[in-house]
Amino acid sequence: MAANSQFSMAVHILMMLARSRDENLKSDYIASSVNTNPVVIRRLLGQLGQANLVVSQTGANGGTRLSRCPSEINLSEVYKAVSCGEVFALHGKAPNQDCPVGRNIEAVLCNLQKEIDRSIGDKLSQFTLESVFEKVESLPTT
Amino acid sequence: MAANSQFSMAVHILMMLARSRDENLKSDYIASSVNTNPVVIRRLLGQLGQANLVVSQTGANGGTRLSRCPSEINLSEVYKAVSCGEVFALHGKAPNQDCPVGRNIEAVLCNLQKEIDRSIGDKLSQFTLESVFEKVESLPTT
DNA sequence: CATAACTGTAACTAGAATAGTTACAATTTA
DNA sequence: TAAATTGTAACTATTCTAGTTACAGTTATG
Repeated sequence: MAANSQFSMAVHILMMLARSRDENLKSDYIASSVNTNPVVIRRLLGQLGQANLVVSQTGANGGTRLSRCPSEINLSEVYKAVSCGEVFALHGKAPNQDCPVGRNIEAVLCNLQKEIDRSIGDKLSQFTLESVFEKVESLPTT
Repeated sequence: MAANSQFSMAVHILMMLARSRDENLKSDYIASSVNTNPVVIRRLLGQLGQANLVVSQTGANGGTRLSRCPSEINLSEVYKAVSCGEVFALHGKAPNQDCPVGRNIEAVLCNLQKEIDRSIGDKLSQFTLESVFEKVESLPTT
């Protein structure tokens, strides 16, 4: 399990919360839908909470709910919240600084990285939780 | 070193080849600029060759050169050639199929994945090797 | 034609990242 | 006070990447 599925799990979690409206959901309950351990869910909810997308309550009868209406949260916010790195990594070791290409390539790639990130953000911001929820609900439930 | 830097290394390699014009470059020489092992370079050249972006010659005085002019290769082709996976991974374990959300979320996420991939491809196709090379060359060489 | 210089590729290692797991302190309801 | 729940630290198993060694196959050239 080295591939990063945090964004997928985060969206799944948020769909569960969108469906439950104002009711608090427990991490155990969400975990049983995502099919993982409740701690994995609580870790993600922590990140989503720091991004002000959800609100959690500790203690008996606690749980988590959306901080806003599903139409007011978009996937770009979710993507940023779970911070799953960049599309591609820069060089692990620094290139040879004595080479004209090696000396400058990192700066160029870094700018490119930022441009692509912007593209992804733009695309993701077109989807609200509400619009994604509609797709999930409208699928032919086999 | 778990982050995937193949795209970065591939672009670095192609910049070296763009700079050398028609002359064959050895994997050893490229490796010394990228600051890695020649085998790592040859593996990447293999993928770039399969995508018809470069041509290699075995044997003494062999090496690799671009298969086309730098203005006729764009970064989208490079990205596809090194196939560095998707922006985000789908669920590792399949979600709970007894849950209305778990049952449908994967299909929705999969479509989303494809849309984002298209966005990245569109953005990357705006950059030719030539245009990237100009940026590398124009940077203030400290 | 023999040799040296290359590429191509298989096999292995080391290190890092993810998700999963256990355990437990802190908080809150009832 | 007891039970339920989150928050979080610590550890493990799995998987990925890059790096490395080794060597077979290919080709130019003296």
